[in-house]
Amino acid sequence: MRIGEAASRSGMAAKTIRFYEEAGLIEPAPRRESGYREFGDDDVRRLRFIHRARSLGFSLDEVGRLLSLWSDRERASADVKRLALEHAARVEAKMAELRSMRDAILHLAERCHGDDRPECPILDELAGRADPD
Amino acid sequence: MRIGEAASRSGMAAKTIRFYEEAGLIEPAPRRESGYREFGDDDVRRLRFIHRARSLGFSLDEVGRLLSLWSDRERASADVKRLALEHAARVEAKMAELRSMRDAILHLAERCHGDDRPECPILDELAGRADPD
DNA sequence: GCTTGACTTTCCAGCAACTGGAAGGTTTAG
DNA sequence: CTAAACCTTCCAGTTGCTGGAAAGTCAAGC
Repeated sequence: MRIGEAASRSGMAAKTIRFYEEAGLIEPAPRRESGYREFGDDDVRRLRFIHRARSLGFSLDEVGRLLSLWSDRERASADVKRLALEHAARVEAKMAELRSMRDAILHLAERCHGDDRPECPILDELAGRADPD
Repeated sequence: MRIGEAASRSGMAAKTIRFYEEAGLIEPAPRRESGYREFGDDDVRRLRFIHRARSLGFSLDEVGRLLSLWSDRERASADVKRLALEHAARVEAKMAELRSMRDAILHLAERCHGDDRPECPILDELAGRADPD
């Protein structure tokens, strides 16, 4: 099949597939005489794997390592699990960061009247006013 | 003062200040004869404002709008509040996305033995195995 | 046989928000 | 007077794509 079908079957854009090829995440697809890339079912399976891993937030680098592990029959599941747990920890850390941002913003917004007057604790706080809550 | 001091006083790197100038977020600083940028206390205040806004996750674009509002004595606090709440909502949405990623990853990892054997539900799932949990 | 349209190719640019490094000019302390 | 510590500009790289331009390919319809 051509790239368009591989794209729609795997759930990613044709451009993305080319990008992954260029990035070295997947092997360069063989070409027809016309220069068109030719994909098979195994390629689609790999692409779907990548798509799922990406949707879980794994970086391209990590996806590459997951692909290696996937095709390595000698792999230890511990290696996969470690990769997954490390990633989960990073996701968790990012969540905590966002949570504290959100809390700070909402705390500021709560105290802002939000009317047509200019007084605004949000700006005051950003401006560094020492504010005894 | 020169850029290094402005940087350390505002908490950002000198490179970042130059970048903000280039990006149009701040006015180009006046130059000495030597070509060195000259900063004053007001500049540092603005930089600190930017630094705090960035640490709350506002985009450079939003920071620009916050700076405008800050220097606009006619502003309505409602405009500031709306900006803040919209940003908080986006942060919240991102958090939800990360949460579902984390949950999915941990769910997979839980069922992986994580020993030296190759069997791994994480890879199986990424590979698209229909898994009746 | 020819056109039209849907596909494909490559290449280049750009997004966000910096960060690093090279090659050079300036100032200041000792 | 020199060496260190500044500063300058410019260019490249990061992450993960996405958009567009210009051109080639292919199948169907008339």
